[in-house]
Amino acid sequence: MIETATETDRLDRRRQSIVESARALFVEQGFERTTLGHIVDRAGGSLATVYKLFGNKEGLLDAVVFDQAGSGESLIREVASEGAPPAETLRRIAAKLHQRLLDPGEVALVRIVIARSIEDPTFARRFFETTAMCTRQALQRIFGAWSEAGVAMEGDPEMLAEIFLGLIISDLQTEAISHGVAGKPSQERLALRTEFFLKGSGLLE
Amino acid sequence: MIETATETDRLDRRRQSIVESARALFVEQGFERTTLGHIVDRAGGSLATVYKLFGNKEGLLDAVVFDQAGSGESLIREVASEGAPPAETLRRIAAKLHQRLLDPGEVALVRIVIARSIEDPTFARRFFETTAMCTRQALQRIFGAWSEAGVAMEGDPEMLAEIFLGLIISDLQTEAISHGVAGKPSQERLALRTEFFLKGSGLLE
DNA sequence: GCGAAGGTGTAATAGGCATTACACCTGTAG
DNA sequence: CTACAGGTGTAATGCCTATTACACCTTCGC
Repeated sequence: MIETATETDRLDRRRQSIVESARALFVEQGFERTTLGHIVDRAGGSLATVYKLFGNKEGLLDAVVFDQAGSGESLIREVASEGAPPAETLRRIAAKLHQRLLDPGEVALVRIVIARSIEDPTFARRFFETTAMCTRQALQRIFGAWSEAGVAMEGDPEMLAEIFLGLIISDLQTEAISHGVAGKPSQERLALRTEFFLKGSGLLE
Repeated sequence: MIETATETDRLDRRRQSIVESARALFVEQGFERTTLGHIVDRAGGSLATVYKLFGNKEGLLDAVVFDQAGSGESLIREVASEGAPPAETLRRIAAKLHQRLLDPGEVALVRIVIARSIEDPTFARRFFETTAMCTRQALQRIFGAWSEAGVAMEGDPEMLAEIFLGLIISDLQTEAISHGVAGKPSQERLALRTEFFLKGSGLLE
């Protein structure tokens, strides 16, 4: 049978719906405690559909994580292409990256990946490579480009990228484990830290 | 019956043995996939003993995590009491704290806590309060003391403590999720970052 | 030795869940 | 209209594991 457009659509919507329900439940209860039954109850459709679309529970987790996960690479590219001076560019990147990574959904996703990583390290490595590693390399390229363009800065691009990303990642880690106890990682405190970085790297105009 | 010393010892050793086996297995396979049966097989003793000592599986997790978890507070106190100048003191603290937090056992523990935190946020908050929060406060006190003693520094103690700890925490987060892919977080790279911090904070002698 | 108190090992209990098997329904082509 | 092909819902299947119940044994005071 040749698939018609409407059928493809329906399957697509089913897929979407299942992934969304699964994500919500994984985020609430974790992977192991979430049963396929509950996911199906919430999403509509049926178990058979889940197995047809994702193979098994792990396949569904894969879809949940990698449908959403994105690196900050494009975000960095966009801001960089605005052509602002280095200091301002970095301020914008910090703010946007922070906002994206500290989004509750994103934090929850990171928790799930770390949890899963205990029994399946490969899974977490894959996640890391498609997110943090890409982001860091994009940052490193920016520092490198500035350096070659004659912008004065203290420290090599690799270290600067590491420190700069660390300013944001440390908030993510704190939030992942403290569930809000540490106080909201606010934009103002991030801004303070960003200025600290700018001064230290000699990039402050 | 009045407990004799040898009996207390035996129970203590049993407890120790069970906690150690549980930790090893939790670290390898995660909390949910580890069965009490396997723990007992490995530790010796029996299920009944586990239930007597820990109540249930969660109680055992609690013992595993909080027996080991310690804040960096005492470490910081010790180094501070050596009376070295601020820059040198911070170098020593960074090195020792990094070594402790990046120890594979400690990283694995953090993974377990984060995993568990999905269904029991309170648990993770408790962990956070007895570890990271204490450490940060200890750092903050040091910066505050220096500041009051007339040492010149740029930025308030709270922010400095946040950034300084972030230098180390970001490595922990990276290691927790990347399982080594990011390359060994080496002492040399930490040293570079520490110098960056010292320059930026104006604490370099 | 001896009796008891409590630790120890083993064998149920009981429920849960991923996965599979199967029957039904719906929409389509001829 | 009819037969069918594949999606869909439901009811097993089969295994696993936290927890409990119970019988045995070790140890210690006397």
